[in-house]
Amino acid sequence: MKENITIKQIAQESNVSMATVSRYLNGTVTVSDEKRQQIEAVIAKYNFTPNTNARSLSLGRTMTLGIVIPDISNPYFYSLFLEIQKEATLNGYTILLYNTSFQQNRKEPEEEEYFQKLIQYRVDGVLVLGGQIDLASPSPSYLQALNRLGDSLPVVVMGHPIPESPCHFLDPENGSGVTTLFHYLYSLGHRNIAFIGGNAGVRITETRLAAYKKLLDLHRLDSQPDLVVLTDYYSQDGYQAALSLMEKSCPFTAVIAANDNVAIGAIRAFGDKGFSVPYDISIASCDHFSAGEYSIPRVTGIARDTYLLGRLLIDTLLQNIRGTSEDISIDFSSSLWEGESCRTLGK
Amino acid sequence: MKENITIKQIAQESNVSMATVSRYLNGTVTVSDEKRQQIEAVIAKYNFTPNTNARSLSLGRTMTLGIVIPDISNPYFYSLFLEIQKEATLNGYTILLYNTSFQQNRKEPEEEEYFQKLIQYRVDGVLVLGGQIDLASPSPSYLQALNRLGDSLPVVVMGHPIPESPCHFLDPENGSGVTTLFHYLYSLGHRNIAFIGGNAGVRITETRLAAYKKLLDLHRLDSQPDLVVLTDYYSQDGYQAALSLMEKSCPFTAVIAANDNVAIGAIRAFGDKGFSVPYDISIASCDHFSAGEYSIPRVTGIARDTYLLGRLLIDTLLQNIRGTSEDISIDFSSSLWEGESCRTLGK
DNA sequence: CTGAAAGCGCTTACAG
DNA sequence: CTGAAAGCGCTTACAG
Repeated sequence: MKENITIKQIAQESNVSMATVSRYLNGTVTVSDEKRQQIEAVIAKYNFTPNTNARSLSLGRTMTLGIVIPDISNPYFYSLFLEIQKEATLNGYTILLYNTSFQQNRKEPEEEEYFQKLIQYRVDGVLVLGGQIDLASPSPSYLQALNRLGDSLPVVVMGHPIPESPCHFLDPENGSGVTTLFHYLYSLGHRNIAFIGGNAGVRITETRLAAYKKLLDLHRLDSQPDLVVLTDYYSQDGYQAALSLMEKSCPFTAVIAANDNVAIGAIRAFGDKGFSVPYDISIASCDHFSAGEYSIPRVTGIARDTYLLGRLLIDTLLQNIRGTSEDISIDFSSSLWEGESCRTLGK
Repeated sequence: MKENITIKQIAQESNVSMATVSRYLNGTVTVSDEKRQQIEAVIAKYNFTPNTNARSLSLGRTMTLGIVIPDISNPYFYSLFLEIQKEATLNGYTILLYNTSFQQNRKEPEEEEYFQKLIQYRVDGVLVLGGQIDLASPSPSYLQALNRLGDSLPVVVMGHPIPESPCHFLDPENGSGVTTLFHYLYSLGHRNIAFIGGNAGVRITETRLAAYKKLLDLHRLDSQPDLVVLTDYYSQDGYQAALSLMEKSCPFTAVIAANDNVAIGAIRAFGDKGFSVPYDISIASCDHFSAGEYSIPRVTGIARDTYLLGRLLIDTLLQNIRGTSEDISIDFSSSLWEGESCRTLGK
């Protein structure tokens, strides 16, 4: 392991001052040809790489961005992440990533610890993509930690705004997905519609559930508690939820799933019990992923433009860092992606 | 945005020296009760958070680890990542993540730039998970950059060893997967077996292809160039590859796919053309993901223990950092996960 | 147990 | 265009 050379040694060996080497490296001021060549020679000789740490210390910025994300393995989050990382890199930033594996039912002080770490690392800005902020009621200690973070750094949070917080909020939550799906299934003749996936206590789940119940009400349909099974967001959860629906003896012909993973798991479970989608049961998803385009059947669901959302998030953060923040809120119109998982009832 | 207080100001306001504050913070030496209380009060008052940057500079280590990864959205890589991040966090490290979106056919100096950045950031160690190292012949400039990285920092590379490199290598490559799958399909009576997915020029693809051809040879079967379609690793690639197989008029009854995503895409394409898996065509995957457990049909494939591999990678890196490196190579035995995508021919 | 001081490796007014 | 020097915010021998 070769020791790293410092600017000081470069300066000595090329007979110039540290200041000149620094200026050469940063290109802030023109350096005379003669000195430049000497410096370049010595840098090449030792393969010198300046220490960003020291630079950050004297400059007061680190050119790093912190991202706190619940689950990088979730398609929704990694598509956001990929776009964010791309833009960040283009702007010269490096990303400190904290994957919190946040789960509703597990007590994790992790997020709060990570917020603290990000302050310690003096990142230039932070993006909080979901996590405890998604709960209907985040804990006081979490809110305090988040506010403290926002007090110290530019912070953009993807989630429901907290009043009086120093953070900036972008809320992509879209309860209307359920409305679209419900209308769609209703128009196909379905009247017994189940709802699966999504954790209780999570804001978006509560919003969707409220929409679901309201729609039942408006259509003068009975609300059947047995047709609602809340779980997590993965295929295995959809699988379990579907099994659970079948165990209860409440009839249904259609299912609204929290996302494509849940839908795919449910389809698999129905299949295992001898029911076919869409012939026996129709299913639609609140959150369309690319996985749903290759499944059998393809899953009909609400498609959101995650890339644009990711770009909006990082742009907003960069603007905050530069102090040119403008609070724009644009509408992320979602659209229905029609697969093959729904059919007209009785046809 | 509140300005960050420094140790110096804490020291002044609590009537002790900076040294004492520092010692209190690090718990290196016991500080008298009296002074401790004063310090604690002032720290609480200002919500002081020490600057890791300055700390790193004087300590000579940053408690950060760099990870260079081709595609975090790939299940193989994110399961590695999740395990690595978990262990890293437990050991107090924060991760700088560079997702290179590495693609074989796109010229990207990105990886080399990232190596350079990691040196600049003086991370304590680097994990390189695939990328250009996976090519059958990585470019000279890449190898030079990688060696330079290894010269400056402890580096663990997941990939085929480069002779005389200062980096440490862990090679999980397992060409035997193809052998297992081939034997399996052969034993079910299949004789016309296609091979799809995986980029040409990528080492593991070449290895698998070589194994595939050797097995054809050993079984005295004709090698049909039309039955080999190399593409990328995603569902859309499997879809295209399957379409391409069907267009050619070379008969086949079974397909070996590079991974579950490719297999799922292929199953979808066969379905779209009226062929059913496994009734008309059997398909098996070299790399089993959890997605293959919920697809219709479930995909039979080679399961690898990604979590253990991730743990081995991070453990090896941490040992290198601590200077207690021992070059263990353990065998990652893989096993056949039996889904429903293969059946006995003609039965 | 505690303080004064030097040092980590850069940057940047200030003066020439 | 260039240099000497102070400063960024911490840590840690050294001396008490």
